[in-house]
Amino acid sequence: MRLQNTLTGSVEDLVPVTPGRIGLYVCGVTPYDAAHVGHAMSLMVYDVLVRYLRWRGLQVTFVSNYTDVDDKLIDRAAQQGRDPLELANANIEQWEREQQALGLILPDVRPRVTREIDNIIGMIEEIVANGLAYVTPAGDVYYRVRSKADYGKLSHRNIDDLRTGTRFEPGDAKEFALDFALWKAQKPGEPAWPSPWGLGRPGWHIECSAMARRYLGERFDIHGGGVDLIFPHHENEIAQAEAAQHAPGPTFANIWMHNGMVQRDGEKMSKSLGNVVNVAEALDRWSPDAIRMYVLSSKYRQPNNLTDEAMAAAIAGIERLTAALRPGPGTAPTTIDIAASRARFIEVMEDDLGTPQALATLFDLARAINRGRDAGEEIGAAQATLRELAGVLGLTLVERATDEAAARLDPAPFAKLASRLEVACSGNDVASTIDALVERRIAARTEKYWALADTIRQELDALGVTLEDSAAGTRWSVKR
RNA sequence: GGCGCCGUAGCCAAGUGGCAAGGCAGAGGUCUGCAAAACCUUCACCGCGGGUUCGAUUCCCGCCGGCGCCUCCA
Repeated sequence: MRLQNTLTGSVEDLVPVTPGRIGLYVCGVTPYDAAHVGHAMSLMVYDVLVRYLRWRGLQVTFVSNYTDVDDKLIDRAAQQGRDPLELANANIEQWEREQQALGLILPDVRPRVTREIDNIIGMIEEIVANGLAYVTPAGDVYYRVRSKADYGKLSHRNIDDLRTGTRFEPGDAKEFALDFALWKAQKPGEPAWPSPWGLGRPGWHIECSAMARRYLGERFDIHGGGVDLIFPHHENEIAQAEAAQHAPGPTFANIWMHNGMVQRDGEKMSKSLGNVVNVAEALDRWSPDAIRMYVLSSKYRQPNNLTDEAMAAAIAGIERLTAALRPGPGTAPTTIDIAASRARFIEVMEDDLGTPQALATLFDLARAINRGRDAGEEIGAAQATLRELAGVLGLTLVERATDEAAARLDPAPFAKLASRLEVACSGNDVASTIDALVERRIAARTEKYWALADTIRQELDALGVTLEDSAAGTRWSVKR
């Protein structure tokens, strides 16, 4: 497989450090608030990567952290009069429930800063011992950015090009404005842990370096995250990891993978802009498959503009793929080239996770299946392949449960319709009411009483229920 | 100001130095008692201006427009 490496700027072969195994580290969230669609998209990209690699037979260790001690978290907790760690726990629990609802694979290891303090302190000590960090009288520890000439190699910038004068406030204790905290001395009221430098807590970037090294080793395969993390977060992670390095040679992640941002109305979705869509809201409006279809329909590195139109297209696309899995009675030998679909799917996925093209192969296969069904061919094997490949992308392609969808409709108009047509109504059970109406219509059709049959169809359609007649009977579904 | 990304049909979105995937929407047709679904057909010369080339949407330069990072951020 080839992946674009931010570090080198080129697409490179993924050559496992340990044959047959892949270590993947992805920066997780700072749980000071509910997760939003951007977080979901990010994790979904790596979820697909993991699914694909495992499908190809590699043993993947997927690590993603929670930064559960941080300035923002402390501020937010203070505003709400809560304990910061309790706030973090609550948000993590919610986010993990949402990850499962979204069909995301939970990372194998989900370390938290607050449970890794010793590990982090150990790494800071190594950096200090190597002379690449310094301790201030107040008990802060700073990484000395100027101590390594190649600082900036990931984000491809020079220290001197950064707008340090206008944007950074050089602290009194810092030697240089860009130096960043490895350890922050405790301020009143803040959570703190004992360390060789006194009470305090880890700085923002060190946790990822320490946890990645602990769970994946000093050198591992892939480090992922949003493009907004390239600088300074990932740049600093590299600096720290190399500053604490034991063995000579290349260190830390071989490939740096970065996903684009989800945008809303053409702008980055972020809390400061007030344009976020929370995961909870998204799940309320759209199915996990539709959200995934939307995310995977563009290249992972590109920004993805979340619009109602885009989601409508994603929903329709999912329905198309799902419908292709409906059984066909045919028995004639099929001409569908399953092997070609599979090969094409692998080819595009191997090429830097080409999910848009992978989806195209799924749609092509779906068309072939539908054509085969119409031609009376045996399509079971092709459908199994479609299901399998969709599964590699994390798509479930399950028919929406009609009862569940119906339960979200207002029962009143259905009861009214049933009463008008003198059909027994089951009170608030919309699904049963629809079933009864459909039964009445089937009877009407049998009698060739088309006027009533059409009335029932049209009235239900107006209420958001679509009927489909076929040899197998009448199926109904709730429009989205 | 520095670094980087993007500009492809009504919308979303891939892609390649040699007649531009896929999805949604639209149009016509087949099927259907009528529909729906499905199938068939149809729908772009790739922001603008130069250059390189036998040939550029694809490479180079400039311009215009949009976005991201440089501060917390998936």
